[in-house]
Order: sequence, then C-alpha cells, then structure tokens
Amino acid sequence: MIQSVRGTKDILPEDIHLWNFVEGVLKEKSKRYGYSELRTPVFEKTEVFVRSIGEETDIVNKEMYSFPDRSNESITLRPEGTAPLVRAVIQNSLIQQSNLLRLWYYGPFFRYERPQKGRQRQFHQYGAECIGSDYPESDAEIISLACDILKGVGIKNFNVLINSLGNNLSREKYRKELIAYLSKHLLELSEDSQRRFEKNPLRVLDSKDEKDIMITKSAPSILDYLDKESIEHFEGVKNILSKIKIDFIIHPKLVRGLDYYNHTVFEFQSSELGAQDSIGGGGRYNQLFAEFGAKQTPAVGFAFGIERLIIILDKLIEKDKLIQKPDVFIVSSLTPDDDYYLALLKKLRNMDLIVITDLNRRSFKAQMKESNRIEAKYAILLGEDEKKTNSISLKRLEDGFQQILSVDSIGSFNFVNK
RNA sequence: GCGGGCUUAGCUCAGUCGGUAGAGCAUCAGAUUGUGGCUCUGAGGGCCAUGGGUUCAAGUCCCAUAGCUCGCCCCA
Repeated sequence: MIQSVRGTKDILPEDIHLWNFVEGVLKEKSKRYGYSELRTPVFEKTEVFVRSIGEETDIVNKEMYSFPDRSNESITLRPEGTAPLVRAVIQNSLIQQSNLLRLWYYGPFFRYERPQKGRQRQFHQYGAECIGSDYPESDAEIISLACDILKGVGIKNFNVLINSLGNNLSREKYRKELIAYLSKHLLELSEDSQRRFEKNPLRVLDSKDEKDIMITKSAPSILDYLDKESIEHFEGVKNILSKIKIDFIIHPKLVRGLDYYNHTVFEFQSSELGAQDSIGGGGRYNQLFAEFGAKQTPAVGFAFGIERLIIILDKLIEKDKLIQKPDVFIVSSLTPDDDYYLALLKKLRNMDLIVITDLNRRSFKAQMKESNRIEAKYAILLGEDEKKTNSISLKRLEDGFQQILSVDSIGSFNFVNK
C-alpha cells in the first residue's frame, strides 16, 4: 500500500468541519481588526529564509525542505510565514503605498522534523503582521487579535507569556553578561545547553533540564538590562494589555527561536498539548526589513499552529454541532430516470435544501435505513401512488409523523425548521 | 539526529506453551415483496505493517526496514 509521506496527514471529511470552523473564525477576527489576507507562494528562494530566520537556527540548519530546481537554483518549501510575507511586501512596494499595513496569512508550511503530537512535517499556520508602527499599541493590537481568535474558537484555558528582549543595544549588553555568567557554570550545564551556549546563549534560558533550570535561576535577567527606550516600550505594551483585560505572565526567560525578534516577544501556551505546549507566539522584528536590504521598517506579528488548535478543540467542541445534516432523503421505488422523480429532485435542490438520493437501486427498506443512518430531517417517500396523485409522502424522521403534500404546496413548506 | 512503546477485519481490540485466525462495533441481507431507529438470524470482509532469519511448523521467537505514538532536541 502506498502511504502518505511521513509526518503528513489527510484531513478527512469527518475532521473538515472543525477546520472550516477554525478557518471561519480566523477570517472573521482578521476582518474585525482590519487585516487583509496576503498569499505568498509555498516555495521561495532558499536565501529568503537563511537571511531572516538565522543561519545558526535549527530551522535553517536541519529542518528545511531545500532542493535545487531544474535550473540549479536552491528552492525551499516555506518553513514559516513572516519572511515570505516581508519579501512580498518589499517586492510589491506595499509599504510605500501606506504608512501602516495590517496583513494575515494562512496555509501549509514544511519542516523536516521528527513527527510527534502537535508536530508534523506539513502543518498549517495562521499569522498576522502589523507593519509600520514602532509604538507599543501595535504590539498590543497583535496580542489582542491573537487572544480574540483563541476566545472566538472557544479556547479559554491558555496562558499569555510575554517578555522583552529590548533593542539591539540592550540585547547585546545582556548577551555579554549572560555569557559571562554561564561560562562560570559551563561544565555543570547539560550537553544540550553547552551546545546552545556556543550557538545561541539566550536559548539556555528555556532549557527543560533540571540542572540547567537551577543554574539559570540565578542568572542575570534581561529585564534588568533594558535601556530607557526599551523599558518605555515594554511598559507601554503591558499598560495597554492590562487596560483591555488581557491577563499576561511576564516571563524573563522567554526568548524564542528565531533570530529576527527584538523588544516584545510572547507566546500562547496550553496544557492540553503535551510537550509541544505552545499554540502560537510572536514578537517584534524591527530589523527584518533591513536584513532584506529594504528601508528599516518596524513590525510586529504572531503565528498560530492550526493543528495544535485543532487538538485542543477536538476535545472541547461537540463536532456533531458543526455538521450540517441533510434536509431530505428521497426514498423512491420509481426508476432512477423517472420524470416525476427527477422533477421533484430538481425542485427540492432549487429550494437550497440538502437533498440525498440512493444511487445503488436498493430496496425501499434499505433506503429508509439509509435516510435514518445519515440523520436526514425528512424522508420523502415516492412511488406509483404519489406519482398518480401528483403528491409526495413526507415523513419527519425524528418522530415518524407522516403527511401527504401536493406537489404544488412543496414550495411553501418549511423544511428547515421542523 | 537520540531514547521508550506500538502495528492482527473499515474501527476498537482478543489471540494461551509456537500448531496457517476470533469478538464487539460498523457494513450488507433477511425476519408477510411501500416505512427507519429496538430486537433476532445470517453474510461478506485478513499478505496478522514490510523484508529476512530460527523451526517439521511463526500472528506468536530473533534481526532489519517503514509507519504511528510518547519524550529529548526544536518549534507553531
């Protein structure tokens, strides 16, 4: 049997209702905040990601689906959404047409990782980016949008963690202090953290290793190294969040994996997810446009992992409620090409009803069973008797109530509200 | 990339000490040939993940591979 590629999943009809529901909320909330959709290609030149995400990150080093195309150009299936979106904004000169851009994206992304709960090789992300403001109110708007989406789909138990990495100056100053502190304990750190120390010392802070946690407990905190500008920005964000009643937890060890963040970083966590407990996250990235060689442009954004949302919702939502059951099943003993039957079928479908018929020429009884199995609201019983008298027998399946309707009165019958 | 567990019918799972497979649910068909749900009866459905090995004999024991899963790493 040919199987799907490792780490990819089919979304089956039984699951699609949940996806459609989530996608509906994403679009609706984006609209409420005045965000427009921007769709980029699923693949890009490899350098789009190498430049932006950071050469030393795992995503770039070992997780990208990169390959030379037929003209030997290195192509990469997008592992995340911010870099392509920024590329598109620059290429299409969108930021010059307006001093502020509100954009969202949604679609499949690709990372070559070992699959586990909440982690696949093809997965889906929704993200929103607010481009062109350096003020804390834009950070707050983004976080507010994210929270509204989570509440909109019905998730209430989640934590909002926030931190500030400060501007470049603050961050660099802190980095030096942290390295100084960690190098005193280097040999006590876990192997993983010793490796992190070399590549990206800030990441030692969110190690799960118990000894690492002990050591980083008394490490210097980034919040003590923020300069005046950075503090003002962070305080501004916290102030607005408090006023709009978004509960947040200040988490000085939250650093996040992508190199392009500065100032505010944040993450949404749920305990429903096991080891991959982050539903989504984001932050400010004032340097990214400059990395691409464009004019420096302040921006802030976030992304959700849709599969992770779905995992939570799967337990939370009665999926039955999302499924639209058929209105009518036609149980017929007439031939499949009978004029009376075909005319009725057409008439009902033109009434915007969901109408199902048997296509396997099965017995009257089997058709009745089928109408029950698919939970249709009504069965319409059709045979020579009805045909002769220009009528239908209409049976309400919930309670078995049956009546005869003339063909002319079908149009005014209310099928939807039983 | 590293470790643990798992893989038998469409689904959930039994399968003893090695002797070429079973249940429940689901599906389909019957129970006075135009009336569903409940009940009863019956039927179909299996390369026992794949490939090797041990053995007279392997779903069962051994090895490898793949996939799933739970962690590590990383991240959404």
